[in-house]
Amino acid sequence: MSQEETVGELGQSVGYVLKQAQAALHSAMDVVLRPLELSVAQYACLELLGRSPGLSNSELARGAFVTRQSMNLVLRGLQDRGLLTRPEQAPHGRALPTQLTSTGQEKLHAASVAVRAVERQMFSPLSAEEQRRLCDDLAVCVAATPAAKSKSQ
Amino acid sequence: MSQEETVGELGQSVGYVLKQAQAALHSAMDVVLRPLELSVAQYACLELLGRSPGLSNSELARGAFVTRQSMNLVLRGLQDRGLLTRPEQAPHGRALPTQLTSTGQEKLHAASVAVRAVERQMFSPLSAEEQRRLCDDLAVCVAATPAAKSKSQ
DNA sequence: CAGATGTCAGAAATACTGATATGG
DNA sequence: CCCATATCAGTAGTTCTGACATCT
Repeated sequence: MSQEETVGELGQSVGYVLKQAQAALHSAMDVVLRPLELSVAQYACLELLGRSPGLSNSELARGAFVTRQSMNLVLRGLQDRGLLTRPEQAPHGRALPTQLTSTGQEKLHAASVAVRAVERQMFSPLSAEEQRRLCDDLAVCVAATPAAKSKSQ
Repeated sequence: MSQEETVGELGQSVGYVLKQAQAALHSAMDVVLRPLELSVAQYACLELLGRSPGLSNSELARGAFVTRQSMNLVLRGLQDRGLLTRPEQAPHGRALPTQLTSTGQEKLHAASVAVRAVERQMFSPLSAEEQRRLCDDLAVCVAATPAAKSKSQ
């Protein structure tokens, strides 16, 4: 029974196939990120900061689907490696806006190229239009899902 | 920034939306499984056994996308609760075929009903045909994903 | 006051790594 | 010999839960 085969009639469950696809993507991302000494969570953090500089710990946690505590550890690790900076004092409220360093931007670029290659291959069976439709379908399903308290509370 | 909103232009990434959808499903499942005192991993184990009785630890681990070690702990917990049984001696090779008890089947039925309700609501924006297409699209993408060594090795 | 945030701590579940032993 | 399986052990990363303080 290989990873791609379905078990029983479970392959007909949308939820199961969804988990299967996410697991496959996560594994493939882990393979290409490992040489860069980045975990998937660390990459997600860099990618979020690259697209939205100045995000706080809590915002990054929600965006990466991890807890505040986990993201806090991720941020410390990346900060110790000189990939990002956080102000000592909160300029507004308690949130500490995070910024990528130039080294962090270079690391993000290398990782982003590798991850995009993985996604391109994974979704290559679908046309651009089909990929767009898949994306839209998933988005409306997310909106229809009974909301649970966010992990990053 | 709520859980449903996208960050930067990340909402246009199929991989990100895929993770978002899987996280939403996992959270919603956790909510309805908690009253039954079942984790998502435990439910996955029961569901797999309900559809394919006699699966071994390694087979269950692959089917639930966890490591053999984690599935081993899940099996012990469910076995201690009397939801399943494993033979003392391997009838063939080293694999220990697992079977649900009648209590386990009842627990599975209750959980399965609850999870199906979650999936029905989550995918309700899509027609039956669109759900089938979504399922097929995801399946072909899984097949196209660069294979990584399975976690359950 | 409520709400969001950052932070800390302990317990639990999970993953990763490596190793050993058994059976086909 | 090769491979899959079950199992054990140690380390690490993650989650969960609860708590407290700060700021709007």
